[in-house]
Amino acid sequence: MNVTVSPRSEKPIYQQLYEQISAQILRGELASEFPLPPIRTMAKELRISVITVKKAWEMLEREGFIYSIVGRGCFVEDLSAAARTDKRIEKLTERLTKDLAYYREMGLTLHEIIRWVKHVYNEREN
Amino acid sequence: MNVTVSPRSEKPIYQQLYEQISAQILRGELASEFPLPPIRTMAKELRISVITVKKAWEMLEREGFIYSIVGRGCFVEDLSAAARTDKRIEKLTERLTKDLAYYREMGLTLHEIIRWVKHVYNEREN
Amino acid sequence: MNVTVSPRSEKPIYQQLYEQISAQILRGELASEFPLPPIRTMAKELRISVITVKKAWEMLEREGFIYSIVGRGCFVEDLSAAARTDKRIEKLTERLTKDLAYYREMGLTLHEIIRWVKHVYNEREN
Amino acid sequence: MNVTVSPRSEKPIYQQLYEQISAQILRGELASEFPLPPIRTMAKELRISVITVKKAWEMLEREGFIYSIVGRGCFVEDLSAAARTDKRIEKLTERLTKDLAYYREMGLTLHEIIRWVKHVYNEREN
DNA sequence: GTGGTCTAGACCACG
DNA sequence: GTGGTCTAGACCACT
Repeated sequence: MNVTVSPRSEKPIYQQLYEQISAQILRGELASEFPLPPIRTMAKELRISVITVKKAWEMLEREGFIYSIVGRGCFVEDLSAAARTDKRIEKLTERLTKDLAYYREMGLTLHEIIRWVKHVYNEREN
Repeated sequence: MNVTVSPRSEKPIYQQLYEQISAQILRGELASEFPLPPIRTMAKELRISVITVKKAWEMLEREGFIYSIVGRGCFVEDLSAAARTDKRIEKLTERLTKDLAYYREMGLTLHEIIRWVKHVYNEREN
Repeated sequence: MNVTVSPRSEKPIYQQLYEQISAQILRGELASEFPLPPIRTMAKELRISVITVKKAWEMLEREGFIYSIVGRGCFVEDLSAAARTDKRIEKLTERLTKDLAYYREMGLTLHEIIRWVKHVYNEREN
Repeated sequence: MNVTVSPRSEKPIYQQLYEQISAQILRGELASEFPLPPIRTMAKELRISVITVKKAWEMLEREGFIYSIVGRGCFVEDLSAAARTDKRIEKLTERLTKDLAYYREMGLTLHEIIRWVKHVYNEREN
């Protein structure tokens, strides 16, 4: 459960949690049935409110990433590889559509976009 | 002055205004010294509050896109082509850095990112 | 948080707030992470509008003096001594450049300016 | 009548005019009885409104720098050297008092202020 | 007419 | 409780 949150970010804390954990599940790093830490434990570790953790867990459950059993805790949903891929595609397409709209608003052609992606990608590498 | 805003968007209205107008200036569609519509006129046309427009205008002025003269109005700043390019690069790099971080969090390699960009780009075309 | 504002001053109220608080931070009187009073509390104390306080807080945030966390409050930015000095130098130079231009327009030489500074400075002392 | 105005300045245009002309009179560059240009001429030359020029002229008359004769125009007041000095001292003291208050708010001592004045003064020289 | 400032008060998301 | 957004409407200085 390698997660980190920054209270100073513009993103709400619960969303930071949601994004990181859902990404880990989609990448297959968190296996099926893996038990998430209790919300109180998680809250203490990250020094945030229990309510905030609960909000993230609820979001994960609503989106089908985890399921909860009263009195037992929360566990990673049993997703088939196909289901994981579907979810990933859905999220990627949604995000990419917005991003491309922005790049085009900045007057970039497809060719230029790709050139920029390569450029910034390699910059980060260093 | 082709701008549209949606109050239902997740983005604040003033930011929608800021982004559209700054993009038009960066693309060179709004020439130097071009007079922006008075904030009251703009507000009426878009059916939003004067203050919301003013906030967008203030952002544009702060970022060096326009300048205002009390009693006269607001005008597009006299940007050299080089300055425009600099601003564009700055904004693009900032945005791309965030976007690439997300794609990598989703487990994509550079090669896959480019494939996706091409794919979604062409989807939109149709 | 020793601040006072005068609605009768020629300076906007929000700017009076900005100048006083930023000066206190630059002098090191307000330590890092110090929590500023909530804008509503501040507004009540100074008997001004919440929005006016907010405008000052926004300026402070934009200039890197404070940061805000929704639901938590606003806090003094963690500035190194070097950063504080840099900001001070920048502000001082900017102001002094204007002031000296005025004195020269009044026909003063460097020597005379210094004599005047000493004179008026000591006057105030008494 | 060497005057220049900038509509983009934060200072009102009429005040820019007032400050430049009053300074020239105080420095003795504009002799007594010197006829100021007609407001319409001045307005055309500077490409500003007649009303704005009139406002500046009124301010100069109110402060005793010029006098006007209907049908003839405006002329520089007959100021003795002593009177000129008095006015200069008054303006300088008023301005310096504000400036010093600012420098002290920034935490400067008299010694430091003088050092800064010398430093910035010489910077401008180059 | 223009933009600049300030007001009172509403609703929202976040924690 | 916090800050963030948006509203309607007032008054001012400048041109």
